Amino acid sequence: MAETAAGRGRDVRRRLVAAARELVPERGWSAVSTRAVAERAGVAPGLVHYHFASVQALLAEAALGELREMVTGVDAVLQRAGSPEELVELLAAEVDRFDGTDPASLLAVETYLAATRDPQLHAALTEVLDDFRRRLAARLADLAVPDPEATAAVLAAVVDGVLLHRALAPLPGGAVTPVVRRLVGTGARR
Amino acid sequence: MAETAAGRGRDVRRRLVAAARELVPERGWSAVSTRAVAERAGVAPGLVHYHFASVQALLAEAALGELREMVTGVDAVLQRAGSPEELVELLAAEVDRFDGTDPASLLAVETYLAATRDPQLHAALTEVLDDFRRRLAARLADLAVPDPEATAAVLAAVVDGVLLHRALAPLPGGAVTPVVRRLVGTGARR
DNA sequence: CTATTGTTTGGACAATCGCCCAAGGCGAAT
DNA sequence: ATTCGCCTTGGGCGATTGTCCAAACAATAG
Repeated sequence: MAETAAGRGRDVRRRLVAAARELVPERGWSAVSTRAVAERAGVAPGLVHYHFASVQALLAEAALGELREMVTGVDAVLQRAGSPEELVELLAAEVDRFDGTDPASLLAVETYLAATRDPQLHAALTEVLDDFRRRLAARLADLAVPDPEATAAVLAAVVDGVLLHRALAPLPGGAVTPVVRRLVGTGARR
Repeated sequence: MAETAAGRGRDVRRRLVAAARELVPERGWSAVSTRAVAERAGVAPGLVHYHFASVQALLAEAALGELREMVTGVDAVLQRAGSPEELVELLAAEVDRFDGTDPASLLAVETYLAATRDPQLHAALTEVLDDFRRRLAARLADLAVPDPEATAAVLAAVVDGVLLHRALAPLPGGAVTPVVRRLVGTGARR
């Protein structure tokens, strides 16, 4: 094991990021403290400000990293769609992996809110969302869905909206898919 | 007027609620402090815990009150719809009154998140959302939209999702309405 | 005028916060 | 063997937190 000092340092840094990803959903962005992250990561409190400029910087790095991973993950799955209907199916299946109260969903929403109070985070998060919209629009265009950009933007909003609402009251079982399928319907009447 | 002690007490209570409604969007739910609310309301710090059992209780009362008002307000507007298309038009116009970074939108999302950490708040907020879904489903049923309950649930999710995303990146101008209109299309192919 | 009731004040309390830093540990290079 | 550089420790700093409370206050009732 490369027991070099720099190597151990990288490991501690990773553990701090992982701890932050757990604690933001649990306690809320602004309630995550230096000492709590350190304890969760199993390291001394002082290490947080050695590896990161501030708690805010740690949370931002942790959250943006996870969200970027989610975007590329979902996009990879959607590549398999051969028709608009199948795309909705695949997207619904992805969304079904979360119930709105899971750490990933909560982390996303917490980051949205934190971004309204932090211009730097806002800019970075906007880029992630734009990336997701672009990828989704590309899939829709491949499948000849009309108005791919606008449909992608609304579809992305539906994903987060559904997660947000499902955390409060479960959506009628399997109700989302058929409704959303109308949204990408190629034969939409105007 | 009516300079009775109880009257002044009610007034202070109202001012505290109003202050809380301003501060939650500004600072985030868990970052609203006893002293900050008191200062914004122009009263002494001790008054918060005289009129409310805890800061949490004050925030919950303030948030739930505003959200309930929003639901009845939107529902009243939607009563005027004479067709599914017009309903989407009216709903879009309502949503356009907010841009996702306004106090009302942020208060809603903040409350969603706070509810995941407070069972009492969760139950109360679930009731508000259920009420909104029921009212919306009733409007849809009036207008002969197929599958009113499921469509209402998705439509409600779209509203919050659009607000959430618009706070980050503006949705292509007027892009939402035509896409969502497909969602309530009466002639949807299955 | 006195008693009662409800409201208000401003500070005390212990706990926690973000951030900082002097001091020590330890492998790598010389 | 000594120096160097990075990582780590644990506690100190002033500021802020939620909650509580003894005392002052005002207005009504007897």
